[in-house]
Amino acid sequence: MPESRPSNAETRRAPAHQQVYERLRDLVLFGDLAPGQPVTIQGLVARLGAGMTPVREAIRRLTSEGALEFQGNRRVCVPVLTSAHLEELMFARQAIEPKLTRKALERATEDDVQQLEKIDKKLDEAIHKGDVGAYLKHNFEFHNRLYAIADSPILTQLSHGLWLRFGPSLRVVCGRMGTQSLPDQHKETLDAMRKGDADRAAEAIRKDVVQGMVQVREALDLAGNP
Amino acid sequence: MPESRPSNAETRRAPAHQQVYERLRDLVLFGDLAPGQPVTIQGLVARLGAGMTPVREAIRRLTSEGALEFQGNRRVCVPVLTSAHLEELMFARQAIEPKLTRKALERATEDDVQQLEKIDKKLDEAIHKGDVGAYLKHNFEFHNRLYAIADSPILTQLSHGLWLRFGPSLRVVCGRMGTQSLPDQHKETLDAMRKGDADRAAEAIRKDVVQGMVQVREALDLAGNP
DNA sequence: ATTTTCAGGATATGATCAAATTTTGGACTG
DNA sequence: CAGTCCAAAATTTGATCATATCCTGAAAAT
Repeated sequence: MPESRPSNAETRRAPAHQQVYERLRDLVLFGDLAPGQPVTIQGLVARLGAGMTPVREAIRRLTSEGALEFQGNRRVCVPVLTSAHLEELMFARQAIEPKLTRKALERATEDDVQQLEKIDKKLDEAIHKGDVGAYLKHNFEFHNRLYAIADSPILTQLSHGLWLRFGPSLRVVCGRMGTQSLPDQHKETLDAMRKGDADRAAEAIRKDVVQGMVQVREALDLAGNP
Repeated sequence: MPESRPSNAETRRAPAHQQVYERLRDLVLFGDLAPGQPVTIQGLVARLGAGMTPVREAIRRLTSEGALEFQGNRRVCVPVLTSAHLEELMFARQAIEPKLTRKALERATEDDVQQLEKIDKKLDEAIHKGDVGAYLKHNFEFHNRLYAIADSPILTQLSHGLWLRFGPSLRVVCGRMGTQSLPDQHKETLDAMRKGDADRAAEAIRKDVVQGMVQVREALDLAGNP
């Protein structure tokens, strides 16, 4: 056991089940676990150096968020996206994200917009360098920042759940196609936000969402899913 | 071959954490737990006669579905709806449920529609008798049946999450106002489904959703929420 | 092909420890 | 003297772990 010491020093901020949840969530969100890959409790206990109870709880949470999937028997795995699922995700994201963008636009301060621009800049760098991991992180960060500005907890939670469902596949797509061909309506969104044009901002985000999901769909079709 | 033979007649039961989850979910969904009410692990262990681990896992699941809420310190309670939350719910339901209705209409068989009518009939009886509990159950059952016909797991799961968030408040509203004044666009929906008019069915369900949510909003406003 | 065996892994329990809430008992103030 | 407030003990509740039991799937044996 390297450094898992419960009752000492500074370790008493977040409970273990919360930390495990966050780590496992990021593992799924950024595609460190591939679609179809089995997820075992004991595997995670070993991988994350945590106890069994916190791991179980994290798995339950992520399962009910759609990030993981029960397999009838008592096994759990990362779900494989079918094109039917992808259609549902695309519809839901098109409904929710433009709304969040409108709300964000209503509430955004100058500082908020600057932070978004900063994130978008890091995203451009990641694309330029071909760094898939950084691309995925900053792309999510951009949208997530927008949600935070919108201050709409329920819609934000819904959106997070949707991200968790296509995160693993997005990673697969990027690994296959590189970062060059990835679209990005972020600058259009930011420009519209600065000018207070809610319709244009919402439409830009909608396009961003659709383009991303279409990329995933095409890549999945190539891989031979029905 | 369809019926595999269990070695023991009693052995085919669902795991404890699943049973606890379902019971606790229904407790929230049908308002047996009031908004704001604290939910303790040990209280549920006593109330449901289950072990600590299954209860814990059920609480985690329901928390990530929005049915329960962390209270900063490690307590959990049934969330109290604010009108901001209600607006988000109303938006999300208006986006999702009409879509599910359209999908259901595409796939519904004659038998499906008859089952919906049967449920709606039981709902009418519950209204007539003023049986709030039965009203809540059958109203949910109607919508849930529609989701099942639509065969869209992701949108269905999103919708279930939304129901869990306003279930407790809906109970409060019904308890306060009785069942007489409750609106119901179900017959309009069914008629449109029979005639294959997707637009009309979707719009009817949208109205049904809005009317229900508006009832909740008005009742909450009366109770003095911002 | 059917049954048996077996190992890996999931489920569930209760004990134990830690944190937060409540209670209690006084000391201080008006 | 009564009331208020604060601190510390007591109690309740949550978090974690180690362990025992039970399933499942697959290999081995008949």
